[in-house]
Order: sequence, then C-alpha cells, then structure tokens
Amino acid sequence: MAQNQSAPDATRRSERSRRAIYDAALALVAEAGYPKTTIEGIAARAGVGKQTIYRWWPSKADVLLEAFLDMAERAAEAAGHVAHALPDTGDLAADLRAVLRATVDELRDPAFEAPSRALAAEGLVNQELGRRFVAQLLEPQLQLYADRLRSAQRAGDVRPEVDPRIALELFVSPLAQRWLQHTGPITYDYTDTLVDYALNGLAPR
Amino acid sequence: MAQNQSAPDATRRSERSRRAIYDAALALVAEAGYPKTTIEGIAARAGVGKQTIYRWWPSKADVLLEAFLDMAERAAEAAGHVAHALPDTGDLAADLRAVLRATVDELRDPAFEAPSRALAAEGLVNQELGRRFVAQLLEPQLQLYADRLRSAQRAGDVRPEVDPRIALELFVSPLAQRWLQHTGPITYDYTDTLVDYALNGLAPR
Amino acid sequence: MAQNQSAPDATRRSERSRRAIYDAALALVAEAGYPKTTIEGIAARAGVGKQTIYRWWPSKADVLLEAFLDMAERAAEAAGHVAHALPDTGDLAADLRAVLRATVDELRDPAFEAPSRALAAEGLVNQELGRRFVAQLLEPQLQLYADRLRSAQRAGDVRPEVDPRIALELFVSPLAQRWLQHTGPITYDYTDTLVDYALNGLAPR
Amino acid sequence: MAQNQSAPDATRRSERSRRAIYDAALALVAEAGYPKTTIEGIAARAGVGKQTIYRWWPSKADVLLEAFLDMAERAAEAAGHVAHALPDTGDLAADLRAVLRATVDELRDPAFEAPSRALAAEGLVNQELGRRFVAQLLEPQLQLYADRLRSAQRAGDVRPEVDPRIALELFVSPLAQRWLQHTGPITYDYTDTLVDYALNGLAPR
DNA sequence: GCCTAAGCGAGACGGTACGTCCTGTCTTCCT
DNA sequence: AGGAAGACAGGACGTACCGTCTCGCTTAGGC
Repeated sequence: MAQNQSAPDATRRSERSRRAIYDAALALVAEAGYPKTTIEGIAARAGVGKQTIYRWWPSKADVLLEAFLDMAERAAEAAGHVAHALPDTGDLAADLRAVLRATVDELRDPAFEAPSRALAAEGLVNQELGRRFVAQLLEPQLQLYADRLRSAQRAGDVRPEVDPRIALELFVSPLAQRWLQHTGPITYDYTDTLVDYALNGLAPR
Repeated sequence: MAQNQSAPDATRRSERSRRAIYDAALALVAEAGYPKTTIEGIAARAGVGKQTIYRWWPSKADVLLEAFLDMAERAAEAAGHVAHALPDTGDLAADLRAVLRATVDELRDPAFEAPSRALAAEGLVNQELGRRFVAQLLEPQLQLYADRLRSAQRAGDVRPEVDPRIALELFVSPLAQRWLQHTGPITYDYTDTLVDYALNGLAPR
Repeated sequence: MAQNQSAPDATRRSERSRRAIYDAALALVAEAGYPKTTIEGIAARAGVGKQTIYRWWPSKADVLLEAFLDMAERAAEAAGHVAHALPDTGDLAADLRAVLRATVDELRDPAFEAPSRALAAEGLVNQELGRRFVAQLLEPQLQLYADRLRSAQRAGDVRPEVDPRIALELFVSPLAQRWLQHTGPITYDYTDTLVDYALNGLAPR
Repeated sequence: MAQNQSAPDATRRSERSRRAIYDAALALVAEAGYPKTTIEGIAARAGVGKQTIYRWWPSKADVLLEAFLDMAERAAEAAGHVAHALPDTGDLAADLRAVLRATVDELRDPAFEAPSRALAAEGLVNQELGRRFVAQLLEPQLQLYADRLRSAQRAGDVRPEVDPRIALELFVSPLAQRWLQHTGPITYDYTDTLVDYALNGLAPR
C-alpha cells in the first residue's frame, strides 16, 4: 500500500495545467508527428514548466496515452455515452457490418489517427506501455465484440463451441493490421467481405 | 566529370564494415532495445566510424531493416533455401496448421523477436520505412499464403469467388496482432483454432 | 490604512523558525560549501517552509550574513562582551601583536571560516551585500585599530600626521589577503613581522 | 603520465571556437555580471554547442580564468611585451609610486574589473580555482615587487634582514583589499601614502 | 472565550540552467 | 576514395533550484 517515496500530492494538482498538457500533446503529435514531439515542446506549448510534466507522468508516451484516453472519454460524453455495447438487432451480420463501417470512419479521422498510431507503435517496443494500451483501450473494445458474439451464440447464429474471444479476431485483426501496417486499402467493401468470410466459418453447418 | 556529392562508390565499399555494422545493430537491439540503440553505439561496437554508417544508410531504422533482411537471408540459406512456397500436400487445413505452427516457433525466437518488433513499431510511425517493411518482409510472406489458397481454389477446397488476399488475413492477422500487441497467448492450439474457424468460412457450402 | 503588500508583521515572527534557519544555514555552508547551499536545502533542514525564508530575507546571502552576525554576537556574549576596544597597555607593538595573534586563531576556527569566506566572496560580486558586509562586520573591527592608533599618536608613538585609517591597513590588509586568497602561510611569526615592519614606518623618525 | 580516460584530442581543437568562447565569456561577465553569466549563454553568444565548452573546460570559472589570462597575454603583446620586471631607476619610492599609480588605472578599467573581481570571488570559495588564480595571475605580479625590493636591498635602500615577500604586502595588500572590498577610495594620493608609510618601515634606521 | 487575520509547514507551479547524450556534418589522417 | 576517429553546432533529455503561489493549520491579539 505504500506510495512511492516522493509521490506528489494529487489533491493540489492543477487541472488547468493538465488540460493544457493534453491539448498540447495531441496537437503536437498531430502536427509534427510522434518522434518530433518532445516533452520540452509540449511544456512550451502548454505554457507549463517541464517539471510539471515529469511530476505526473513518467514519459512522453504516458502523457499521450492519458491525453488520448481523455479525448476518447470526452468524445464519448459528447456523443451521449455510447459504446457500452454493440448494437444487437438480431441480425449479427448486419450489426457487425455497421460497427466495422463506423470503425473505418473513425480510423480515417486524422485527430484519432496520429496519436493512436503513435501509441500503438510505442506499445510494440515498450512492454509496460503496451500492456496499458491494450488493457485500457483495445481490450474493452474487443470485449464488446465478444459480448455480441455470445448473444449470437444464444440466438443460435454461432456454433456454441466457438470461442468468442478468438472468433472476433477473424474480422477485427485483419482490419487492425491493414490500418496499422498499410497492407491494403480500408473500405466498406473490405470490412463487409471480412464479416462475410468470417461468419461463414462460425455459423452452424 | 564531377560526381554527385552524395554518391559513394559502392564498388569500393568495405564488406567487413557492413557485416560488423549488421552484427552490432542486431546485437544492440536485442540487448538494449531499439530506443536505446544509437548510431553512435552501433558504430562504436562495430569498430567503425559514424560516417561509414551515414554514408550508406539514411537512418538507424534502415540499418536495422537491412541487417534483419540479411539475417533472414542467411538463415534461409542455412536451412537450404526453403520458403519459396508453402507445402502443398493437398490437405489445405493440414498445410496451414503446419505452417502456422512453424510461424509460432519463429515468433518465439528471441533473435528474431527484438529486431522485427522494432521494425514493425518504427514502420507504424515512419511512413517510408513502413512501406519498405511491408514490401520487403511482410507481403512476400503473405503472397505464399495467397498462392496456396489459389491452389486450394483450383482443387475445389475454397469457394472460387473468395479473394485469397483477403482470406489469408483471417488466420494471419489474428496471429500477427496477438504477437505484436500481446493481446493473447500464442499457442499451437490457438493457430489450429484459427485455421478451423477460417476455413469453415471459405469452404464451399 | 492599507499596508504595503510586502510588510510582514515582525511582532508575530516565529523566533523558533529564525533560529532553526540560522543553524541550518551555517551548518550547510560548513558541510557542503556555499555554492551547494540552497534555500530549499536550508528550509528542509530547518523544517521550515520556503516562504518563511523568502518572507524575511531577500536572498541566500542575506540569510547567511544575519546568521553569521548572530553567531558572532552570541560568541561575544559567551566571551563576556569583549571587543569594544583593543587592549591599550601603552606598548603599541605588544598590543597589536597580541590582537593579531588572536585574529590568527580566529581565522583558523572552521566554524568561522566557511561562512565568512562565503560572505566575503559573495560581497566581491554583489555590490549591495558587499556594502553591508563591510559596514556591519569589517569596518567596526577596523575602527578599533584606528582608535588604538590614535591613542598611540597622543602618546607620541606614531607620527601625528599619519592617517590611522590608512596606517592600520599596513598590517590588517596583508593578513586579510593571505587568509582570503591563500597567498601565504598565516602564523604568529608572520603577524609579528608585519607589526614590526609597519610600526617602523609609522614611528617618529 | 596517463591522461584522463576520455581526454579529447587537442590537436583537432577549433581555434575559432576557443576565441569565440573567450570573447563571449568576457563580454557576458562585463555586461550581465558573473552570476548571471551561464554556460548556455556563453555557448549561445559564441555560436557554439554547449558540449564544446564542457569538452575543454570543467566549469564556468575555468572558462573565465583562461579567457582572462588570454586577454592579459594579448594586452601584454599589444603593449610590447612589458611586465617582465618593474622599472628600476634607482629611486625605489618613485618606482613604486609609478607602478602603483599604473595599477590604480588598471583597476579602474571596466574590461579588467568585472572578470577579475569574479575570478577573485570564485577563488575564495573554490579551493582549486583559487590556487590557480593565485599561481597564474597574482603571484607572478607579486614576484616583480619582490625582485624590485631585493634590488633595493642590494642598493642599501632596504634593510637586508627584511623579507621582500612580506614587505611587498605592506603596499600591495591594502590596495588589493580596498579594491576588492570597497573599503575605501582608490586614488594616487592613497597609493603614494602607502608607499611613504611602508618604505619608512623598511628603510635602514 | 470567540473571531479573524497573520505566520507557518508544505509543496505545486512556470521557469531557467544544469551537465549529459545523441544527431548529422565536418575534417583529418591513414590505408 | 573509403574508412576510423572524433570535434563540431545543435537540441532534447531528466534534474535541481529559483521565487511565487496557494493550501490548511496553528496561534495570536482585539472584540
């Protein structure tokens, strides 16, 4: 339970600075790219001392991760607290197609693209950050798919012995890889096709 | 008669230095990690002047990419020039399971892991390197799967209207994502399951 | 009716804190040296908030000057309120030799050395502090010598046209310089010799 | 004989940078004062990387000491290699008065004042620098006085048992102290008086 | 005896400079 | 002409203090 030897007092933390740092970090990553974004640059743009960043975050990547999570949270609030579950109209294929199309749109949003690419990249090479990236951003999303697939299993649209956590990767991972590694175009056609191929494999024979 | 200022004469290049640089780069990435690997460090370890690196490569990532390709080539030579095609016994499922199991083994080889993770990460954020990473490393591998799937289509084991380039992603991308992002365990069971789920979706109904 | 913004109420001042700050400042200067002594360090060691120092002193040097004056005062009290005048036995040479020998002893006291060197050094470069250092520490001492020389003039041991304020420098300044700049050893022999040479120049011919 | 573990190669040193650093250091000390002169500031003004300073000097004070010595050397060259000895006309009092008057002029030269005060101050508190300050700047000057006094002893103008190294302090140290600590005005009258008082004490009786 | 205004401890804050490390360029000397 | 070596201008790193500020908490007098 003991805290780090010199843990700062979070109750005295300046909300103003935190927001300014989030904004600066996201803006710089979008404008200059992640590698050219520096802690000094963030501090200068936020009108903040460097120490204020080092006091609360251990690294540039952590700043960006928090800034991104905050942005996502604010976006969710603005959109009216969506995303607690995938749509469930009873038509699994249609639901997945709709959600993946929405994801395609999101992946193309430049405000989303730069920071999430950067975080993904950093997470590949930085064990600890990768763990948090997955736990806080990726896995919650994936669980929504798993939930929808379980519902489909109950409805008899997916074979009962299928592991939903693996099954969802059949359409999510290909999209992720195309986006991350530019291994192919990302279109509605593409995601529709993925759903088509994958569901065929999951449906009762 | 004047040469372009930045056109070194490749015929005079020191093979000895190149090899030493490859070895140093791979060793440092494996030992210290990609971010802590520096050009100065590579030069020092290789017993080479910094300029010798800057003369022949534009960046740290390019050094590593070449070093990795060289390593792969040497490994292939040592193994007797395999990997021009996937096995084709006529049993698609068995062939895919075997190849993916071999891939699982490879992904766990530490000498392979550190540099390829690093390159993948750099490629996410560095457009130009990403392009080369995909073109020189990833896509050639994927084409082998596409070829095997086309053979299966001719044999009637896969529906003819299926696009092999997309179909292969059903089992390759999930494995890639699990490996890159640590989103789940990587086992023979897992890859076998992927093949099972995916081929069901691709087989004639 | 409004008070000046920066006029703390001295009647409410914490004597406890002042003493702790004096002690901490002197201890740190003695242990770590003046340049490594910081206001934060003094505050921490004194168990005091930084603001308590900034409220009452304008700079590190001022803290130390006050601490040193306080120490000197306490030392004087402990010794029974000496030092209002030099001894005057009628034998000028003997009196000066005795006083300078006592000064030599004092200059070698480590508790005295560190802070007074530091203050002298700061005073060289900091006009304002230098003025106070001279006015509050140095000049009062020098006036005692001037008084003794005037007494000697009345007794006919020093030529009447000699300026005592200048004459005293003949033996005081050499000692000061040797001590401050380590330009030579500081011994009883040395100060005795100074008195000898100097008084020869001041005595009636 | 062994050099420090990572001694830079002095033969490759950039003369251009050294000169620029000297100039910048002296200018900044004169303009802003020693405490406000920073290594970053010197580097920026000299158009030089910070590392170039840290490579060749261990501290700000060392830069300034070398710059000052260089300036003194250049001034000496410009004046035609003077200062190997004090004038010796046979009239000791006149010679000393003349030299001290010249010193008074020098002490008032602002280009000389700022850096030498700063070095003296630093030397008080920094053992090692103080040693070099005395050895390289102060003591050589003082030896000239000692030589002149020895010559006077041979001529019978100074008692033979007088120690010249101590005797010279009778007029040099008072001037030094007045200058360093602003304990009194510095005028020709003052130095003439010092010579008068002091020589009286040194002359044969 | 209660109230209020100050000093106080603590420490977060915007800054500046530190001394180190690495980048990419350059120059020198060697082969 | 390539290569080993490494100095150079530049710039970010993470740390240490600066002097200011804002918090609760004593701790007096003044009512």
